[in-house]
Parts: sequence; C-alpha cells; structure tokens
Amino acid sequence: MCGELRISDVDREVVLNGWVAKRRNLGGLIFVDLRDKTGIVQVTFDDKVPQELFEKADSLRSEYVIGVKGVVKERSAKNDQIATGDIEVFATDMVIYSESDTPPIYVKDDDNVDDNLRLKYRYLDLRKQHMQRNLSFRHKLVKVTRDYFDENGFTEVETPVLIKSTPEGARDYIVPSRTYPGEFYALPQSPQLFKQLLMVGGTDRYMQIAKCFRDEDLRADRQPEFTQIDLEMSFVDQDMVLEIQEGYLKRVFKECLGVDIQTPLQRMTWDEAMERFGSDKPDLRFGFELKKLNDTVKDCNFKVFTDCLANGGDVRGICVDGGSSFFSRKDIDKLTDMTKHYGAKGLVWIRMNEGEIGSSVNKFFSQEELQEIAKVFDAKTGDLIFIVSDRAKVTYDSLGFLRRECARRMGLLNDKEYKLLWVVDFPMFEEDEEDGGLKAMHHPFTCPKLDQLDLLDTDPLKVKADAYDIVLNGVELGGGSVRIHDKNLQAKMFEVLGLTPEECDEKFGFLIEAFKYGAPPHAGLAYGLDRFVMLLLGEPSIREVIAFPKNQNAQCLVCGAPASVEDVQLEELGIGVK
RNA sequence: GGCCAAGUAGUUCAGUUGGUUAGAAUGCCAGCCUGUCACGCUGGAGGUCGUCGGUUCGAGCCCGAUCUUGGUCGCCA
Repeated sequence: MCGELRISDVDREVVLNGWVAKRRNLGGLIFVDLRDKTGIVQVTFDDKVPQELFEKADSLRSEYVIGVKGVVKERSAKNDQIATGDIEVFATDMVIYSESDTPPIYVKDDDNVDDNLRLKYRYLDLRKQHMQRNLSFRHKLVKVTRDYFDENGFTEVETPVLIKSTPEGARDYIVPSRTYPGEFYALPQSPQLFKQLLMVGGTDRYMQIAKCFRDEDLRADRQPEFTQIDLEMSFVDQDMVLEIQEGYLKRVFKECLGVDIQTPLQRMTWDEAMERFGSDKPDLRFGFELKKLNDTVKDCNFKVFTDCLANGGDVRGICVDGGSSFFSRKDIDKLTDMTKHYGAKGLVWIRMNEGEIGSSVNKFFSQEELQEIAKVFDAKTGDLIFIVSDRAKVTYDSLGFLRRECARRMGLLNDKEYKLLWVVDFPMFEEDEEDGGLKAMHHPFTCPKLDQLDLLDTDPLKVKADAYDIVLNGVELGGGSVRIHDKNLQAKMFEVLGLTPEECDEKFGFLIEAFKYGAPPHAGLAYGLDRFVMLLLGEPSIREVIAFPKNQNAQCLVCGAPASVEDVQLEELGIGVK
C-alpha cells in the first residue's frame, strides 16, 4: 500500500500502516518515511496539524509501528529516486501501535552487516525491500509450479516426514520414538520411496513442494533443511519427462523473469560434459573447453607427462582466451595453489606471447612442440594455456575448477544470461572411495540402460543409466531418472551393489514388496527450490531466499536450535546423553 | 576433520616499527531549524580491542592456545 501510491491517487484519503523508516524534523515541519512490504512513502506533518499530533510525530523513532490517516497530495519538491516520489501524504491523524528500541541492524538494502546479526534479528532483516522481494518471488515461483503441474494432470500429495532411517547417501536426522524406546524415526532426505509407492498406488502424476533434511555440512548453496519440487510420473519414458519439464521451465522463466528460453533444451551426455568441461554440471556461458593432450605429448621429454601416461593417467588442458595478458605470474601461482585442492600436483602454463612462447616447462619443450600444443587449442597470441597431468578424475576436477575460476576473475559470468541444458546418460555406478566397491551414482532405484544389462556382471562401471540432471549456469538445478519397476531387475541391482537379500529386505523391503503387485513403469525428478530461486534472483547464497535459514553450523539463530532438552523429556524417550 | 579469511563503539570499519587518554563514519541522546528525502547546524554519551595465557618497562598490534563466524575441500545415494 505505502509503496503503491501514485500521482493518480492525489486527494484520496488513505489509512496507512507500517514502520517508521526515517524521521526528519525540520523544526516546524516533520517528514516520516513510512514503510510496509510494498515500499516507502513520505508522510508530512506541518503546522496545520494539532499541536498534540505534531508532538507525537516528533516522538517517532526508527521502526516504531504506526497507523496514519491522511490525504495524498502532489509534492512541491519531487523525488525521482523513489517510486512514490511524486506524492506525499499529509497526516490528519496518527496512532502509535508499538515503539521500538534502537534496532541492532539497519533496515536498509544497501547495508553490509554481519551475517550472524542478520540471522539473529531476521525479523528486522526481513523488513528490507530486497528480502520482501525475494520472498514474494519465491511465492510466485511456487505458484507457477503448482499451476503448471496442476494443468498437466499432477496431483499434489504430502508424504510423511517421520519415516524409517535408510543410512545410504547423506546422514539422516533422527527423531526418537516415545512409544518404542530405543527406536527412531528419520526425517526424509527426499520423498523418493514414497513417491514411487504413489506410482504403484495409481497416482500416475505426482508433485509435492517437499521439505527435505540432510545432516551434512553446509555451503552457500546448501542447507540441512531445504525444499524440493518433487515430481514422479507413470507410463512415461525419459523423453516424455524432459519434454514436460521443458514446458515447465519455459513457463517459469517467462512468468517469473519475462525471459523466453528456447526449447527443446540442449542435451549433452555425461561423457561429453566431462570431456569438454570437466564437470557434470557445465557452465556454458563461456568457452575454455578441455582438450586431451595424450597424443600430442606422448613422445615429449617432460617426464611428468610421460610417466603419467605410462601409469594410465591423462594429460588435459584448457586455453583461456586473452588470459596471458590478464593474469600475472602471481595470479598463476595463486591459481596453481587453488588447483591443488582438487588433487593436481602441479600446473603447467603456456603463455602465447608475441614471438617466443613462454611456459613453465621451457626446459623440456621446444618452441615447435609448444606450437603443436597451441594448435590443439587453436590458441592465439595473448592466450594462456593450463595443463594438468594426472588420473582422469583429477584432470577433470582441477581443470573444471580452473575454467570457472578464470571466467569469474575475468568477469565473464553474467547472471542475467541463462544457459540451461540437460546432462544425460550418467554412469550407473561409481567407485566407492572408502571401500573400493560400487555405489549408485544417482540412487539404486535408477534404471540402467536396458541394452547394457549384460555389462552389469562383466564391467558395471561402463553401464550408463537413464538418469538426467537439469543444469543452469554451472549449477545443478535438479535431477532425476527413469526408475526400475521390475522386481527382478531391482534385485539384480541390489546384488551388484553388494547388498545381501537380508539387507535389502531390512532397508527397502516395503518397496520390493510393492513391486510384486503391479508396478507401472515410472520416472521422475526433483528440483532444489531454494537453489532455483537463488539463481533466478542472482543471489549469492541460498540464505537470501529462505525466511529463517540455518547458519553454517546448522544453528537457527532466531530460536537458538539446537538446544538441550529437559531430563524428563529424555527419560520419557529412554535416552541418555553423554 | 583439513585449508583460507575475519573478530576493535549499537553498526560498518581504520589503527603506522609495540609507546601518552584507542579514532572515523553512521546510529543513539539533547538543543536549534518550514520542503527535507543519506536533511542541516551545535553539543554529548557510547569500548573488558572475542577469550585465556606468554614475551616485554610497556601489547589492539608480537607468540601460543582457544572460542565464534564466513568461504572452501572432504561430505552431500
């Protein structure tokens, strides 16, 4: 209401409720900037108001809650900095609903206050226009989501929050049972098993805005408690799923941002994404693609490369266009250090100078050999080439990081540019770094490519799955898969993963049991809602789009959770605390 | 758990080679002020320099430990 008054409202009598953003007392004239969630409007008290009202206006301080009755007038001195700058409200009456202590943080969008204070006084933080905008944008995205899927025959179903712990993947939050001392519920990491049961139960198109919980360390884009847009469909194949989702994404970008995106979206296999971008969530807003140099350097005199190749490793590199003039020697040293986090033992660089090519390995490479390498990248003068030799995963990880980092430093990341793609054909399995066994890359209910089933026994790491991720500007927005609906194939999958029939029964028995009674072919996916909103708004952290987020140590600074409980509560639950 | 960074007034920060009474801006309080909109002017209050220990004649500054916070790696089927 405050922020919506315009010149067309002149002479209207209005009642406004809100918070005092600012009071300016000029002596015989008092201006109050009144704020509600729509914005700010100037309220004026002049010498025509009763003495008592004028004094009351003088007593106002920041964040007092007031109600004002008044008349909208055109301003004599306009302010083109704010939306309501053409008008002001001449007060005729005012009530102070609530006073305020001096606030510990300013309610101003351009402040730069410590994160913990913001989280502790979140209710003040939320009064900011920018936070109100974020919350209503989030609401809008959720509404578009519900509308779209409703129009396409989806039913929103709530799945339980107190479920059984299945210690796979992320750590569960567990909740003690009072009625069964010593036994526990778990909070869902996702509604995965229940949505599959819904398919067996005949709800052929399901959606849910679902709260999910994972007890893992936090990141700027990761909270222990987060929201998924969760979807599952029966009688569909992968193409049908992607097509429906493309319709959804098109609608979201149009209605929430006014941006037209072209569908169908680009689809890239996981193999191609890794080989070209060193990442299963490539950012396509810039180039610097990876190239494999194994053949180019196989006969070189640089032992680091040849030894690596002899041990089954790879030599890969990227070419940063214009990087040689942009990055100093010191920058390169810094990048080298950062790359070591990803397992790279070193970083070879080649500067495409005019005349002689400079490099960190000039001792080992002739100018002709360096030219050969440059040719692989089509490098031109002024470019900078980075090369890593190691096992494949390390070359992908470190170069994937480098290309992003260089692009970021060079200012190539425009957050108004939206590059969406599907990454498809993920590997079914990956090696478990802890015990060397196999684990499911997506999850064990994902359907392997049906023409590769014979590889399950002979070379399972080669098996690809009907799994897909939607990627936006280098961030995984969501992912899903075609599920296994055949109980024999599901049993085979568990066997390959090294689960005994007893373990399967213990963990997923209810799903396997359900598959005995007629399971439709089904597939689905889930989007990370918080991350989606964050990206569309160009926010740097997921915390900017969650009303009451946790801090990095998973604490809620508003209410003080987690906290100890009373002994009597523990006793009732049969729990002792060390 | 590892690595990096930060912790000084309500808030955001500065603080030189270790040296008198720790500064600025903003906010807050009081007074003046009729067209401001980051109002202006004058004055004032406000600090256990995260905590503990050490070195020193002397520590906001150096050393050690510790706590808190942010980022990140591990982790996130």
